[in-house]
Amino acid sequence: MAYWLFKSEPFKWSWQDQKAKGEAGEEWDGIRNYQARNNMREMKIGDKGFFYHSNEGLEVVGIVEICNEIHPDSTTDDERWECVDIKAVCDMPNPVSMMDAKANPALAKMALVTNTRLSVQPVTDEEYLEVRRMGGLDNPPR
DNA sequence: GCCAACGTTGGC
DNA sequence: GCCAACGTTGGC
Repeated sequence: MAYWLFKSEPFKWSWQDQKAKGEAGEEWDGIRNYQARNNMREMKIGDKGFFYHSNEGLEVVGIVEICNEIHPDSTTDDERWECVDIKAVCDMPNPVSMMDAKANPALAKMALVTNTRLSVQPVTDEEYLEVRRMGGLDNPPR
């Protein structure tokens, strides 16, 4: 299984908004960056990811799961732009902030720290487990 | 609100 | 195909 990180400005689309969609999930539309889109093309149903609040909050606030693989972005007619659907899985008991991530040597190479402007990022297995641990979640079943 | 970093666009 | 100009993202 692969792991990912999705950034959203909470005043545009927040974790509360995402959770309100429940099991149905929601299209992660509006991505207009090739690197971010290419990451979404790699995603498989069942992959997990972090939901991160950018601009305000600056923290990982929840866990999401990919519930629909790559398809055209319904918010544009431009066929270059595609997206996946994600659904909320659970809250982070203790949200993990950008500062927390920067302060942790184990996360020094995390894209969240090194490539701040990328809005859809890959997360390594090690980073995924470390951020979960910092957030107060038990390690997931393998 | 500022500005650094980075991606995209378009003239040549 | 280079690179300057411009636009956007996102931390601070």
